[in-house]
Amino acid sequence: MLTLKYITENTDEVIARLAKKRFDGAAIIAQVIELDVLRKATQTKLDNSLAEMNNLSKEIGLFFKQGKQAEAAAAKENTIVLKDNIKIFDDKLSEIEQKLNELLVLIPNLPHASVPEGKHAEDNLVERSGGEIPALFEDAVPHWDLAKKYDLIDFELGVKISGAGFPVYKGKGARLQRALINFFLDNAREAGYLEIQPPYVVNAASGYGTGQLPDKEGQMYHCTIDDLYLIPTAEVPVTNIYRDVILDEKDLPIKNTAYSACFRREAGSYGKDVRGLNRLHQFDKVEIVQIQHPDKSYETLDQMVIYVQTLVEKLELPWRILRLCGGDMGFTSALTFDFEVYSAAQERWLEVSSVSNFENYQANRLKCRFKGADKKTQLCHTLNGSALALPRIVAALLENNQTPEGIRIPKALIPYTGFEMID
RNA sequence: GGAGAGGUGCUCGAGUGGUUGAAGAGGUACGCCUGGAAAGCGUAUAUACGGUGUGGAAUCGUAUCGAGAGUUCGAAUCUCUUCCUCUCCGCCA
Repeated sequence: MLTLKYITENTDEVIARLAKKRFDGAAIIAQVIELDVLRKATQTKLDNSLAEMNNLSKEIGLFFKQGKQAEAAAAKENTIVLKDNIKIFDDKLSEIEQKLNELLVLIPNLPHASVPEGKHAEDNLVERSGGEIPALFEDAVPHWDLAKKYDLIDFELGVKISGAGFPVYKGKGARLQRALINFFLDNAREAGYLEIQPPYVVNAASGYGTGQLPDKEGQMYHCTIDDLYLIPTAEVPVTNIYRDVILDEKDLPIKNTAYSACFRREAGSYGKDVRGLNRLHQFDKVEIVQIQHPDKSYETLDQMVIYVQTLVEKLELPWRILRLCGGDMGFTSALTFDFEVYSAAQERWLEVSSVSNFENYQANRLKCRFKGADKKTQLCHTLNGSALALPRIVAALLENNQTPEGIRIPKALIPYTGFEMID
């Protein structure tokens, strides 16, 4: 969430910038500021009462020590009213703080100055692109047909076992998955990321820390018996490693990578673009996460984008990078670049990665701070990106590399798959 | 799942109702000492919010001894709830 301090000190600027995200913040921010004034006044009253109480208690203790029972009893009388006041102020303060928090959580992150204006995905800017869109032979088919033809992925079997959106990978299909995961993890390690194996279920505090809760409550699978959530991305457990942590400035940037299965309910997105691997309830992804000094986070964002670019290039896929517009960006992000690869048989671009700088928005919730040489603690900046999400990469790989003789595996991947063709 | 023990600051570790934000030790930082280093000596070493205030100096107040609630004039210390850790038993990959 945004820091209270920033909102109160830059009110007009905040409202203006939120407009780019198509968020009308005027009313809610007015409420926040009003509550903040009330909060300060209430805390001052509470603190004064508590201080008085502490003094009285010390006095009473002294009276008892000196055997002055009468004086002690008299002083006790004075605490009665004070005690009532403390209770009133304390309750009021808690109530104000809770309300304030409820409001702050509703305000999205501020978009970076470079975020383009716009409402929809069509307004995103193509930053740059590369690779070649292949010319397919006449009988080329989409990946779901290829998956069937070569017995790589069984969607119907997944329906039987679990439901729609839970495919079963088989044979070279399964091996291709494993190869991609290892390929991505090895590349990340070589780029300086520490490999992490996180839990796949998290508690509510973690969901809250990275912003999935309460905003996207319905998008996560929830195990109600234990009140745990299946992770929608490794970002959640990995970033929460640094919840309530004060890092040493020397340790920045923190670079972590993790493979995980990802679980998403995708409520409300049935019907469109869900064919084959395009949208699943369970999928595999390798994530990269960085925690960085505020002065360096945009430099880091660029490096992460370039890193992801090297991956799609090694996989010989036609790619493009989009700078997301204000209306299409995520709630918690300040600047996001999406990666898309072209899926030649479907003849459409598929999103395979999203790389974002959250600035201190997540860190403020997480209480992830660092302390530098000046002994001051301040919030870190957090960044993350997919590197990469598997299903759509697989879709594009299958479709783009199909030949009448079989499906060609890109050179960089062959050491990982152990085979050159799917036939 | 059954029985017991415990959760204190960066770490270890005292502390069972009254200046305890918290002894002591270690670690770390700075200073002194030294040709340099070690040892030794000295000093410092949490976070959040609020008040006064300046160049984001400083200073005062409040809270925090796993978390939440309670008893009391007063709780790290007593009671309850809850989470977690450890030991033993059972069960299982």
